[in-house]
Amino acid sequence: MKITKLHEWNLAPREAIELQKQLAYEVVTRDEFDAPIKTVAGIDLGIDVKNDTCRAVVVVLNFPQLDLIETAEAILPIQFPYVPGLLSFRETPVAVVALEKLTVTPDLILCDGQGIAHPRRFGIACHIGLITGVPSVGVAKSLLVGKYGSLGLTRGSTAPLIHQNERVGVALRTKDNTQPVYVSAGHKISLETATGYVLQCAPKYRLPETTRLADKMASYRKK
DNA sequence: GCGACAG
DNA sequence: ATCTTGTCGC
Repeated sequence: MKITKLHEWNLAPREAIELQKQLAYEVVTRDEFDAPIKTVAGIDLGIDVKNDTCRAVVVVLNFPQLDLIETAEAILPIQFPYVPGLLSFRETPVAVVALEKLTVTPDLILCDGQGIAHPRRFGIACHIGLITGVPSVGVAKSLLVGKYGSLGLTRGSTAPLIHQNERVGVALRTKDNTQPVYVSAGHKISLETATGYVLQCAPKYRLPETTRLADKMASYRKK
């Protein structure tokens, strides 16, 4: 797929913060796409400390069947430190390379990280949504900011995620008795709509379980 | 000033 | 992100 280069990535942390503040104004937190959604992409980001590299794995599924129709991967040297709140400057470049390899342009992108549930309301899902122009959703395995109250134990249970008196996302249980994921709007989509898609895609796109499985396989392989 | 802190 | 023991559930 084609991706627009909005700016350089080799910024100093301080400059990156200012850029986020500006770009945050461009984020659209309401549904702004042509229904129906026919394809959904999921991006998993991570780093390999041993090789000093960032990695992005992208899967594209048709919707709502959730059959796998395409995958792409990219690996790049790490060129930005991990700073809470500036994750997108570390991980987005490799995500861009992987996304550009896709022959199809997905209708929705589920990102590994926060959307507007971010100190400056501009997490990596917002960034990816902005540069791709594709509706995006932040699906994080842990919290960056915000708090939430009691959450039911069954699949589909949600609790509002509040930060500075604003509802910035939801804690969502995608499977009975497992850790929830944290959903927040990325770009061109509302929280309600985003939550619905994440829940529907969860059988195939299940970050907590996927991550744990990958960790187990990695440690098991070492022994 | 102290603690918290996506991946 | 990664490391790590015992424990629970299918």
